[in-house]
Amino acid sequence: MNLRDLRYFVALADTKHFGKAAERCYVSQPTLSAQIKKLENYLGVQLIERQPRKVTLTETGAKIVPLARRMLQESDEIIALARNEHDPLSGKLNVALIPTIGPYLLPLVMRRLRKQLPRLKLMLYEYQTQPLLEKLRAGDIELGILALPVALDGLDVRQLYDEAFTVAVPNNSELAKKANVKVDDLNGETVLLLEDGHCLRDQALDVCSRVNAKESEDYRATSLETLRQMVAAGLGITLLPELATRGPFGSGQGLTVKTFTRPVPSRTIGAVWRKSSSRGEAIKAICDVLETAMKESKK
Amino acid sequence: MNLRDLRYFVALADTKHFGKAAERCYVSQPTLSAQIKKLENYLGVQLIERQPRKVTLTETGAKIVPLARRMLQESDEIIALARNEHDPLSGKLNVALIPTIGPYLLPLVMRRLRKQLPRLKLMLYEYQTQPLLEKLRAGDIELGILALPVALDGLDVRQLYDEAFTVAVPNNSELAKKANVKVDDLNGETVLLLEDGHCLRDQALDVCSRVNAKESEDYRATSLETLRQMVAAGLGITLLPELATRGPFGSGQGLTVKTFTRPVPSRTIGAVWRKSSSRGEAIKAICDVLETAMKESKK
DNA sequence: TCACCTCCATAGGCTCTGCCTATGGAATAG
DNA sequence: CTATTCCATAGGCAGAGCCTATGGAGGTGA
Repeated sequence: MNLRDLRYFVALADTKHFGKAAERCYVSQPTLSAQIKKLENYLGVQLIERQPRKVTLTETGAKIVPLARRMLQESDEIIALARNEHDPLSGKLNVALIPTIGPYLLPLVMRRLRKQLPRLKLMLYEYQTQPLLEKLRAGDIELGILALPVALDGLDVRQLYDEAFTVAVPNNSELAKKANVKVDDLNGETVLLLEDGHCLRDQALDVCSRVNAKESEDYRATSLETLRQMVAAGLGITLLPELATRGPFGSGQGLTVKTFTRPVPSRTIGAVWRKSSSRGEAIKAICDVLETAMKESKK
Repeated sequence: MNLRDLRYFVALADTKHFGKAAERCYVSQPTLSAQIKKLENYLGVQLIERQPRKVTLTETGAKIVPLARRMLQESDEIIALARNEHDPLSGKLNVALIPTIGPYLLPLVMRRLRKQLPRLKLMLYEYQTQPLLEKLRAGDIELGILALPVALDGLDVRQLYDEAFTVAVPNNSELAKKANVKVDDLNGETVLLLEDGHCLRDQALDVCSRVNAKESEDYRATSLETLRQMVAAGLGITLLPELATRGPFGSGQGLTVKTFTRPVPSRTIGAVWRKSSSRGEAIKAICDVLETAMKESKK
């Protein structure tokens, strides 16, 4: 039994005339006749009573027409639904960002994303790098925005922008008085870091290992905001991503943010997604927006 | 798009494994793979995300699964419904009888019909011959029980039984005192008849035309029961079908029923149905029951 | 009554679809 | 590195759907 045979049958039920039903279905009358006969044989019941010049439904046929009609409607629904979903730039997309990016990047780009991709509904999540990658591989999210490099098995990657590190110091520190800070100036300083699990920790450690700055043995923070407050309280200095020092997050209230002289330590922010993802076009479009926004934001 | 492809897709959605889905559908894995690919192409959307060793639904695929599942259920419902209707001796059958047969025949045969054809639901109607034939040809009823002969264009016929006429006379009439009545004894009598439209009228007139009995010019009746009461009131005599004189309908209360000597005037009762009817077997079964019942009832 | 028309069914041939087996490519495990 | 798993691709075959041509039954009109 197939949908086409049901379509023929319903057309015949509506028209009560083999020739007109065939026309309606864009096939020849013998085709329609044979297919309906085949349907009757398959079901083992007579659906149509064939009088000279008069076609009527049998009782069984009359019972089956509404069911067949419903099936055809649902078939049309599936096609309509697929048509609606066809636009690669529409529908939901689950996106996760790491905590040292999300709160600082999104205010810069959300308006632009909404304007340029109005039919995309971004569902936003915040995970540290490791759980982010797990959920990405599990299919729970479709796109991750994080600091590179990460292990790429099964994933595609695209670099979006480089982000400089800055140094946040207490207002009364010697470094606060310098016009510019060199990495060597961190020598001997106590550096406050995020706890394990945040990749920013490892990135800061990497920078600090080039000089004799050591990590605080007494304090670790769970967020950049906590780090900021510990610096303002004079407990040490820390490295902050540049985006995390813009606007309300910059110098003030016991804390001064300094940029490094060249070579500026930095991290690369990128996007990762499954190679097998069906949302390649939407992902590309989002990345384009992010990359453009960050380029223009550096002017 | 066809039901088989949808069945493959739903199996894959359930198993998340091409090989297992193929097994479930009793086809090879490449077949299932290719058909699902074809479905995706037809709909223009990706339904399945194909990771190494891992199959997941896309968002669109997840939306389409419940619709597909419902369609397959309805397909199964159609097949189940057809299977239930397959029994030629089950389901409804619209049967019409003429008024001079229905009330007298059915009490004799309904128990037997119920017992021998328990799954047939007889919907019973009463029409005079002409409207009965119209509704039969229109498809509103499927079987008519009436007095023959009738015009048979497009119809099949079967004789069921012969029914003798009797004569009903007032108790105080000379005919009431005769042991048996001959047709010639009606000579000079005033005969009460049914109004136009009842074939029994024409049949009685045919019998009366052989002798000089004349129809009452003052009275016509709309039913056999009315006829009976007019005879009891002494307004004339009438011819009654034999079945209409059995049990509570026989002699009594001012009226005597007499049988004719040979050659007994009679009418033939038969069944008619459309040649194109799909209910041949049920119709045959009913006629068998009626015919047997009447044969045995004559002993 | 005959000729013509309408209407559905049947027959024969062609194209397309669904299916199989065989094989390839990618990824994973030992 | 080899073996296994898993899905996709390739090539060939049988069956299904479709067409045109035709037949048979019934109805209509002259």
